[in-house]
Amino acid sequence: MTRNSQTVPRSQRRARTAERILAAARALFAESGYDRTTIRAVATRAEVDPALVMQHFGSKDELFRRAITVSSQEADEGGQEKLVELLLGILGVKMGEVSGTSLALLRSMLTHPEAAEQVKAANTRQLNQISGAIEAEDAELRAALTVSTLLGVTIGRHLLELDVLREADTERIAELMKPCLEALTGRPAQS
Amino acid sequence: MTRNSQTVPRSQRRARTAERILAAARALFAESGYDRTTIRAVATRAEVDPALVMQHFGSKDELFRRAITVSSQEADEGGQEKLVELLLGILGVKMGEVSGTSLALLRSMLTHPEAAEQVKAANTRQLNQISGAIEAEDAELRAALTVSTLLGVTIGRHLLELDVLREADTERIAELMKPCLEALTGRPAQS
DNA sequence: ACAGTCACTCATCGCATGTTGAGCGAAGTG
DNA sequence: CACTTCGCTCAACATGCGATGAGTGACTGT
Repeated sequence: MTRNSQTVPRSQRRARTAERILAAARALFAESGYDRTTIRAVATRAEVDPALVMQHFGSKDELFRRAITVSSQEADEGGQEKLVELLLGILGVKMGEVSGTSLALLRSMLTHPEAAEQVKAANTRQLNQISGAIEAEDAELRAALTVSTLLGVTIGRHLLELDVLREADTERIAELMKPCLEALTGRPAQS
Repeated sequence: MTRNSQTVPRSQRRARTAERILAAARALFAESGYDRTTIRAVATRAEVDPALVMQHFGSKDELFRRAITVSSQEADEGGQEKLVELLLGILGVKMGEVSGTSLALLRSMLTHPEAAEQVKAANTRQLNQISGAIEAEDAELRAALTVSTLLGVTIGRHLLELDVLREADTERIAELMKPCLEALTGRPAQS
C-alpha cells in the first residue's frame, strides 16, 4: 500500500520512484533554478520523503547533475541539413517544445557554475558545427553570435516569458529569424 | 581611526560607507547573483560589519533593489537616432562597458522574481521605442525578437563569458550584428 | 513460514544565513 | 569640559537548509 500496490518487481519500483523524483526535480529546477529549489520541495512534489531523495542521488548537486544531463542521444540528433535550416531546427527544438531538462539547465546557467559550464560546452559544440559551415571570415565569431542570438530568443520566450514572444507562433518566429540568421552566417541559403 | 580619519562631516561619512556597501553589493550580485551573494560577503568586501549593512538598507531584498536600480537618468539617455543605430547603441552600451548595475540585474533575472520583473519592464520600454520605428507588419514581435537577440549577445559575452565573444572587438560585433538587426527590423537604414 | 533484503520514513544534527538589540567609542554641541 | 549624538561593532537568535543514521514494514527467495 506504499504507492504502487501492484505486482511490480522491487528493482523496477525503485527505478520508477527515482524517475518520479527526477521529474519533480527537473520541473522545480526549471521553474526556480538551483538555489531556490530545495530537496524538501522536490520530495514533496514527488510525494516522497526528503531523505529518500538523498538516498537515491547522494547530494543535491548530484541530483541537479542528473536532472540537467541530456540523454546524449537527444543531444546529438538532428542530421546534417543546410545551415540555416539547422539553425531553425535548433530554434524549433528550443522553442516548440523545449525539454524540461534544457529549461532546468538554462534557468540556472547564470548562477550555478556547473550549469554555466554545461551551457558553454553545449554552445561550443553547436558553435563548431555551425562555424564549419560558414564560409565568410570570422566564422567562429559569427557562429558564436548566431548561437547567442538563438539563446536570447529562447530565454525571452521560455524563461522571461515575454508576452509578445510567448503568444507568438513558433513558425512565425522562425520565419522572422531566418533572414536574420542568414545575415549572420553570410547567407548560405538565401530565399 | 575607523576609516576616513579626516575632517569629514558625519553625514557625509555615512553616505560614503553606504556607497561603498552598495558598490560591493553590486559587484557581488553581478558575479554570483542574488542567492549566492551573502550579506556577510558584501560586508567583508566593503570592510564593514554585516550588521551595518542591515542598518543601512534594512534587508537583503532592499539592498538588492537599491543595487539594481538604474539611476533613471542613466536609463533614459541616448537620443532619437535612426533605428539600427539606436540598436547598435544599445549593443554598445550593453557591450562596451556594461554597468555593474545592469550586470547585477541581468545575472539574477532568471532566478529572482523581482529582477525578472525589472528586466521585463526594461525590455518593454525598449520594445515600445523600437516597434514604433518599424514599418513592417508584426512590429511588436520583430521588436521583441530584436531585443531578445541583443540580450542573448550580452549574456553570451558578459555573463557566460564565451571565449569567442569575450575576445572579440566590440565594433566588430556591432558590425556583424548590423545586417542581422536590419533584417529583423525590416532594413530601415540599409548600407 | 521464516529469515533476509530492501525501499522507504522518522527524528535529528550541523551549519550558514538573514536579522536583531545592546553596547562602544569617537565626533559633534552647548 | 560635560553631555549628547550617532556611526559602527559584537554577540546572539531564529530559521531553513543539506545531510545522516537508525529504524520499520512490506516484499523476496527458500
